[in-house]
Amino acid sequence: MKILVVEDEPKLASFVKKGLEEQSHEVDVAFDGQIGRTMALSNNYDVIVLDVNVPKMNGFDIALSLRSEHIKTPILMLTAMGSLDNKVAGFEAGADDYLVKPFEFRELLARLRALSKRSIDTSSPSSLLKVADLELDLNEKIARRDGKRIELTAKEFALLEYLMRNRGRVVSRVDIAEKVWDIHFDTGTNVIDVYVNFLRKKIDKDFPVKLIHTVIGMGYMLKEE
Amino acid sequence: MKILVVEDEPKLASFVKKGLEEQSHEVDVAFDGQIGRTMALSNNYDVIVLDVNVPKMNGFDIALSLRSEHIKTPILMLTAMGSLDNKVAGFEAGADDYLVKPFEFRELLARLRALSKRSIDTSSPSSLLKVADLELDLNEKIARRDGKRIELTAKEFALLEYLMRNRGRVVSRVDIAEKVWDIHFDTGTNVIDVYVNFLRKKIDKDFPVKLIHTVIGMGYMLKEE
DNA sequence: TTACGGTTATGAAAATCCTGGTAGTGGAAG
DNA sequence: CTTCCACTACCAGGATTTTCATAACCGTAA
Repeated sequence: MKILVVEDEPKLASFVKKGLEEQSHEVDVAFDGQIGRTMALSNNYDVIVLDVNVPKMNGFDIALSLRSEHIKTPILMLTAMGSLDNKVAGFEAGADDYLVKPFEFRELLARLRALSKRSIDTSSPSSLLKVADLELDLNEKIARRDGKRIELTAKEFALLEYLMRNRGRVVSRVDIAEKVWDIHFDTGTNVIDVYVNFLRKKIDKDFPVKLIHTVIGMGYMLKEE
Repeated sequence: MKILVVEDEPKLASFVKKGLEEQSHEVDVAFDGQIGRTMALSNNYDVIVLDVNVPKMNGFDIALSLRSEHIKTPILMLTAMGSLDNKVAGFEAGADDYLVKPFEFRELLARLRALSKRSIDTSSPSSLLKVADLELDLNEKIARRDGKRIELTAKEFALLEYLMRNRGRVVSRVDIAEKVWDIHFDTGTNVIDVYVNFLRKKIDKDFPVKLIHTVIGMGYMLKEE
């Protein structure tokens, strides 16, 4: 697999690169954060190894930047011993795993393998989601159906994105509450039903084929009939 | 989210359970490996926290067993300090992450959140349960028999899921009452028989082979005759 | 073979829940 | 100040769940 390593310590970077190449992986190395970020945006890596402390842009900001650009590549962050606050901050910035320096190469390898096994849907360009004749443009933050432009509010967009990323799968209100609204317990709100109604008005009402389906007692699903 | 913790140290298990429930997660605990494995097979967890050393079946064997049954639930393994061989063995058995004891609860929480964010591969077999020519699609929340689509209500679906996950095993009404209806004492209701009847009408009536079997005085079992 | 007690199956109705849709409100942004 | 977004509250209709009564079935004893 294709791995980006963002690490400014030359000896460590070299050691990791060499070890991974010996396992037949293709490795790019960036020695500062800005170059690392640019490389991550411009290339299709299977996984990114990202030190927290690199010059010019730290690991958290890189992770945040990548995630805000909808780059879903798994990120394994490296940090020095004892930085729990760093770890938590890293996870919150979008990292998927953490490894504390110094580490054994075998553990790094095992974790990278575990990360890459959890496959990300890379079948669509990261900037466009499609279901039937509906498209969600992640760059312009709009939808299009049958070529027609549809303006969405931020919450409408987030909900539609979630439904489209889970196309063909019933997602419960609890799922939606957690992932779109960051609500983790039953607040008794009907806001999800309200917003599904808003989306229906914008993307289903004027079209013959309804894409948003209710599964009574379970949730909603987006699919072509 | 729904979390299974397989951990035999009562104090640690209690500490983790309490902490996660305070974050509005739903937590089940198993104190030995065999119970843990059975619970993992019979329920739909979002993530599993699995100690390496538990009685009756160790963490590696449990992970191997779940993965061989196509259970893709993310697994975070717990191990004692310094066991690199254990970590590598755990990743090879199918674990997705590792945490070394002792650990800070905040790190556990952050790692669990990172794991569950990695969306489930919906094309995986674990989204489909099969018994003979009956299929239960966990994504679309429908059944299919001999290719024919069968719509189920939420309760019907939950009951069928429970029966299918326990295929070949007689499950008592008490089991079903607890797991599907969350009833923990004898209410004198026959609603379970009513619903078994509903399922029979939908999935057995029009087909030559009856899959739902009554074991008089004991309960019900789903199996090919 | 028949009768009986216990268990399960089943139909209908009542009770409850769920959802679609809309109106109104508060707060933030322009 | 106005507009828009996000959310709450509510109602009606439909769907689901549960209850209840009764029929049917099963196993065992006489």
